[in-house]
Amino acid sequence: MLVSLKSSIERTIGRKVPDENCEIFSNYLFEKTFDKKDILIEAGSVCKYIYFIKEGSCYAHLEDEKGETHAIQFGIDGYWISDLYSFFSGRKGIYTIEALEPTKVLFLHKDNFEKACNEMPIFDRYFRILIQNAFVSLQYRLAKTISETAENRYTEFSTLHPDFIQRIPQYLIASYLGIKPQSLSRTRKEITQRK
Amino acid sequence: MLVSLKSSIERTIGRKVPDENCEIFSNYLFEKTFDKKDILIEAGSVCKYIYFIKEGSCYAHLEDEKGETHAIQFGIDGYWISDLYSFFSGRKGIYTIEALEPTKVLFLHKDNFEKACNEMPIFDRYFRILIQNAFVSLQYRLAKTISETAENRYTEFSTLHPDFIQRIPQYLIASYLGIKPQSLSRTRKEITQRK
DNA sequence: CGTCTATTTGAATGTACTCAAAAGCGGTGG
DNA sequence: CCACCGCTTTTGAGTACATTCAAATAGACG
Repeated sequence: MLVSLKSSIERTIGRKVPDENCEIFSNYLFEKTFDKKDILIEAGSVCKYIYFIKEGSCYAHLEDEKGETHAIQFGIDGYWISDLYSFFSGRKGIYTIEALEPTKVLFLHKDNFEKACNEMPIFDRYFRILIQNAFVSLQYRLAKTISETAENRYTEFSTLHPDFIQRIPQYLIASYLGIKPQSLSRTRKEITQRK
Repeated sequence: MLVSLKSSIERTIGRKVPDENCEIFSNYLFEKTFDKKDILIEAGSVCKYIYFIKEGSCYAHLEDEKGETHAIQFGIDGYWISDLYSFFSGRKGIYTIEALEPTKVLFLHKDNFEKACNEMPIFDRYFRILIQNAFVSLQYRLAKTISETAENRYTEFSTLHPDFIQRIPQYLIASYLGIKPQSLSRTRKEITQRK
């Protein structure tokens, strides 16, 4: 199994994964390569896969009535990304996921996801904890979004995710923070001028 | 077992719960009564319980550096509420949960939560789906928070949760939406004047 | 009825937005 | 290798929306 995936599992569940489980799980995963700007998941279609990013990066975004898009989540190598609303509910998705760089993923079909969870409790536990963690950090992010200024949100984001700052264009970070690129530019100027 | 809890489980997992599972799970739950304004969970302490609200309502909030509080989540009878960050991580909590009305809850200790999940796959599944759903709606709420105006967020909130509008003071709804009570008052005036 | 809390209203301020344009940067083809 | 093109970031000026501070009104509860 892919080293980064194995270490994600072991880090998450806090112990080693038996080789036979790795073996079986590996057989459920298939590889796919995307170019920059390719669409992994399209809003409006049912999302049947979750993607583990092996190399590269991508982001989930949402289009509003005015036709503006809003970045909801970023994913880089070592992370899973998907439209979990659609994946879990089986309804049409609302998020589009797009590659930011040339990206290699391992994708897991919903059927195999369920098989893995039913056959091997270790994967049940893995995905459960992953989503628990995702919930907790999302709640924290929402709390900050409603309580902090854009400047503080940017500062926190850049200390929490310095790697994202390097690889993700600024206008998408602005979108993720809920502000316009022009505003983020001004905010950044403010910050550097104060130093 | 409490009817509203049993129906929550059956609605969530999509099938009946065997009586013996109900029996065991019921033994893990204990009842507690709170008055209005009582604190169920205090920020700064480790949260060892999740609470199923039998009667009444409560809300989770967060205090920022300026000493202002922000409503993060509401819970009414039939819903679970907790500081999941603290509950899952075992670290000190950041949210305070307070009763909005005289409230009766069933509380489940973390040890019993884990026992239930380990002994009975049906509860594993129940809590897993609960948190999946919570994640999905939280992500949607965040998407709306960064992409919509305060007015649209209020309108959507009031159509999505008409019951909350009835029972929860307006200044807390404002806080939940990320605006000040004065602003929500003006926004509401705007809306009614347009009709 | 009186007190406490919540909601509404007013006026001035501030923060982020819009529209618009210039500057910067990266990749491509001549 | 450099000129050009497209895309991102920055800057400017005016505007819109939410905030602050302050006070008045309305409601809830003993």
